[in-house]
Amino acid sequence: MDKTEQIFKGAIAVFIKKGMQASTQEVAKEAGVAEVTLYRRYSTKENLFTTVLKNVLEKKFGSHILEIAKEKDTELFLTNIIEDRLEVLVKNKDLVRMLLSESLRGNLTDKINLPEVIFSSLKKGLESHFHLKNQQVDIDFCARQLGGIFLSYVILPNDQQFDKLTSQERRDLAKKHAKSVLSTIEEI
Amino acid sequence: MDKTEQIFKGAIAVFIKKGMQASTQEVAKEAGVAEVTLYRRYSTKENLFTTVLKNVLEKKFGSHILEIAKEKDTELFLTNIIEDRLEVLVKNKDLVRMLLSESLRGNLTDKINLPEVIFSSLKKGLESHFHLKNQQVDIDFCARQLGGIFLSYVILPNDQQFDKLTSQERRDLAKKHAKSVLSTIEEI
DNA sequence: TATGAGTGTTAGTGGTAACTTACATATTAG
DNA sequence: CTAATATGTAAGTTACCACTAACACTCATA
Repeated sequence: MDKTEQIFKGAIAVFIKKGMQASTQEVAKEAGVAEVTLYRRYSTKENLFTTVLKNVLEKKFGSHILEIAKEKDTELFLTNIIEDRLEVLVKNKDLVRMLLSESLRGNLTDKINLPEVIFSSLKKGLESHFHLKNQQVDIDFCARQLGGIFLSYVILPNDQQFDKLTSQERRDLAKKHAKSVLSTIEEI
Repeated sequence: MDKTEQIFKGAIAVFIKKGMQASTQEVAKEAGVAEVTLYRRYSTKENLFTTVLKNVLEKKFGSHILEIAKEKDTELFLTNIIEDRLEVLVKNKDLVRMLLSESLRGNLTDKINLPEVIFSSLKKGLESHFHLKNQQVDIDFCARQLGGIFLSYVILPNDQQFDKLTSQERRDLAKKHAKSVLSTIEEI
């Protein structure tokens, strides 16, 4: 019965399907709320969009990367992070794709700009990990590699669905990717 | 003075900026042509869009990947392909980003769907290369890695501009990525 | 010269969408 | 019970846009 929750749920559902192109009418209908209520609360569609999305991002994509970064074994650390993020991203694939699409179009604030968010969070994690190990590494290159892996599973055609792998298979996959990333690091 | 060329150039310019959301009015203005001319020639905006984009894709992204695939040394082959495609993609970054955005929204035909096009073309190249070498490799995994690299340079924030690297630096970068991909292959 | 194809101009149609206004109703707090 | 606050309904405003119709103009070719 909480209107706010109703609105958020309806808005997310509609926005995932249509992005910012969705009309406030559709959102109102899906949320079971009068259109004018949306405007009274959020003033503009854009504000509704960013408000809702900021909220969702924190809930669904909040990461404990700095915890994971404490793992001393780099291969293990990479495997964990890949496994963790890949799962979240693929589980929310439609949402992620919508955010990427809007981001590429350039009408997203920094707070909900997924490439921005992912990349900077990865960099922080990597910095933390290698700082602890007192190891000098090209953080940008490394973060880019990881980001590329994630993007590839969200954007490229995907026949052998990641969703349908057993958790062991996922772990193996993550490990394989981790080794690939690792191979560009060890030379120090 | 060729109207067709005028229209194509104007349309591309506008579509790159705004995607399919661009209005036919804008296109007409940019092309220096009456709006109705667009409709007389292409019937619908969608048809104009796909016609123009199909044309551009062939011109700018046409690849000789099967030639490159003849290189026997896998590391060299990978380096060449990465260098080659990365250059094309980054040079046409705005176009690529627009196409990715539209593709993620799901309103693109197969012919101009960039992830589709890139992925299948990569797979063909890899298949050809490893077939020649009589080597069995997980093509999908490998193509995904390559695709991820490309996507990362187009989508992730990019401070140390790829554009501004010397050709030697680019080659080194491509080589580094190639080695990373290679490291997941050699185990056979 | 006449014909036809391609183009421009102008106006218009029908639809949609963001956002507003005015008023009525419901809900809640003091 | 009352007053403030949140909500719904319905109608409207303004702007944009895909697409069409009507008519006049240019120009090449037969």
